[in-house]
Amino acid sequence: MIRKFKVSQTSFHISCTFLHKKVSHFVQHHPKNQKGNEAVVFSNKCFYPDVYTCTKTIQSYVRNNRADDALKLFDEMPVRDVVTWNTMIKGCLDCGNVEVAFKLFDEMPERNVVSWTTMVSGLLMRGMMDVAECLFMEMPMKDEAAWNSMIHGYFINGKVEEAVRLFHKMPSRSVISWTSMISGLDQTGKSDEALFLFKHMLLCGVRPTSMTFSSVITACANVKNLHLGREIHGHVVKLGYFSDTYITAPLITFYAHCKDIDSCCKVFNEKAHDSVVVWTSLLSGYGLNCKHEHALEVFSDMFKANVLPNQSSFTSALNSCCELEALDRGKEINGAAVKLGLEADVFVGNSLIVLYTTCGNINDGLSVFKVIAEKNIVSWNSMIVGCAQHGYGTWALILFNQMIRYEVSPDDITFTGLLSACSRSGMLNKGRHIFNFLLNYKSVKVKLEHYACMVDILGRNGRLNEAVELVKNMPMEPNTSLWLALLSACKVHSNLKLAETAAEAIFNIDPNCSAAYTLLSNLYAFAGRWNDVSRIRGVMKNKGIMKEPGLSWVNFKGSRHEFLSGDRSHPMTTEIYEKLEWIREKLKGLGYVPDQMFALHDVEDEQKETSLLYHSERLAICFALICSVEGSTITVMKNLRVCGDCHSVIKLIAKIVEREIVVRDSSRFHHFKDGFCSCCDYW
DNA sequence: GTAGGGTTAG
Repeated sequence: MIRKFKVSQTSFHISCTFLHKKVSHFVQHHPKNQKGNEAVVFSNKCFYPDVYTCTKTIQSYVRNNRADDALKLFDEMPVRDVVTWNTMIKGCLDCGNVEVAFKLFDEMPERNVVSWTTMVSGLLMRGMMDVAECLFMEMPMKDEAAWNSMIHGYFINGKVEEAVRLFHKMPSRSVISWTSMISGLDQTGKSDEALFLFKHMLLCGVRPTSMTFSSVITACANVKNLHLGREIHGHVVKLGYFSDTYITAPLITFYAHCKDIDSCCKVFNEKAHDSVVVWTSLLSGYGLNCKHEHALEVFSDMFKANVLPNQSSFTSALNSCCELEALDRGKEINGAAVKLGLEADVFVGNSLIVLYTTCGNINDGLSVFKVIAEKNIVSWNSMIVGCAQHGYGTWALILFNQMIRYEVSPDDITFTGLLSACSRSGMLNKGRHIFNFLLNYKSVKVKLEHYACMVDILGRNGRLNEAVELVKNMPMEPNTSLWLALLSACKVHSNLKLAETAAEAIFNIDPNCSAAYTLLSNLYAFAGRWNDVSRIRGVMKNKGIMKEPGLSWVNFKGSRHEFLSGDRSHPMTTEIYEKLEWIREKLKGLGYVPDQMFALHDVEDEQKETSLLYHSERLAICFALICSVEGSTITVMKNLRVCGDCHSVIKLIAKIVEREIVVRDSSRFHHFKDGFCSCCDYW
């Protein structure tokens, strides 16, 4: 009887009768190796197949994450050669068992250049630069592969200069050395230099391989070099590399970066693809070009083509949902991720946090955050920024304390999130504490936006003099955003003198800053200085500076329903205005009197809307009340900040209809419930 | 026949 056991690419015909006679415990397991073939485990102490077969089995074990079985077989083998030792060392390094790899490397009777290179590469992959460098220095002989390993390792550890130095120092260079350099430079943000080196390589007469072209096309994408990219495209077609997924995917990405979506489709449609990477290239290509509906169509088509999306596909699709504010579709995709076992994936999770928090659903964002198995800095930052957007300052600080306990190092984005959380929650002392912590935290460089946040915190809390002192003493030049934070604070605390100084500083940087003109005009209006109001409006008119019209919208059943102030264009206008009238009566019953200041004096932040009653957000809320399920939370988006009167009215509406109303304005989220708003009237 | 070096989407 002949049974056929396939090991790696080779087929073995083993006589089972023969083996059964000599081996007491024969086949225990049949681990699948990468090729899907079967390997056989021999653990008998009397007989072992030849060294070659055992070595292949060790390799299969390692590829199936069964390092312990690999080590057991290795220990039991009566005879090993240098290849067996090297295979076992590589297996230990791949599984992260550096200690055992070192032990084997020390114990092995005879080392060759492969043993040394295996150790060096493995250590470099694990970021152990110093040890790898020492071993590389100690190598008794170095061939080209050894030099190439070290160059690649320097790049993956961000040591660009060292990689370049070694490349020039190495005795001879092959196309692999050149390709390592090109991809390494590209991946460390030096795509221009990568392309320069590619041209130099051609001048040196080195023939590129498909791998070289793959990296070169990616570099062309990163620098948006349409001319060179097209030229390379022509070459790869002539050379027959076109069906190579390592060529197709970067080509699609290249055309997407160059905003040539037609060419993306053309490349994609050349043949049927079963590569998830190629599909994801197209999906993200549409996203890059703001064609998010198309992106989501590609995501659906993947399933129809029996190509299962992976974490990258989900990340791109969820990003498109976020851009479309398509919460319902995002939830469906979340469900698909759960079905595919990607629920705890950090990349998918991070995208979901951003989606949920951006669409007003902070609690779902937090649920996703909790499920992520290995949270990274992006997870923590996304959650902290999400809390900041919703004004959940205390939560943001709790998360910060947790991340410190988990020994995750905060970065500049963490501190921007924390400071804006303090600002939006009115937490003056906590904000000061965080800012001082940042000033003394050596690992993060303090940026302009951190100062802008601190100016905002101080300004909102009426500490205008302190804010001015901070601006005077900061180590960099303030920008318009920072001055606008101060100007806004001047408006809240009616400090016209300082406002004029801030506005002047803004106009020196940006003479057409619409927001500054509007804020200043509103300040003059509050002070009753109508001549100055007219003067500012005159300047704006002469300069052709337009105020952005107030626009609110509701996403309902996959469509976006937009409303301008006093809008009557929506098909449900009659019902909306009836609802509005119903609310007006109810408000009257509660004794509500409109604050005419908001209507008469153009005091709304950026925009005067003709009548308080018909402000865009009120129309959007009425539409949402009519269309949504009774009792459910409704979410409304607005491009400008909610005006003070609308803010008071929405609090009452939430109480009247006994529902939570979430409003995302240009500043933050407001959660209205039971007559209160989560911003505590501080926004 | 087995071991070490370069490539794609996010």
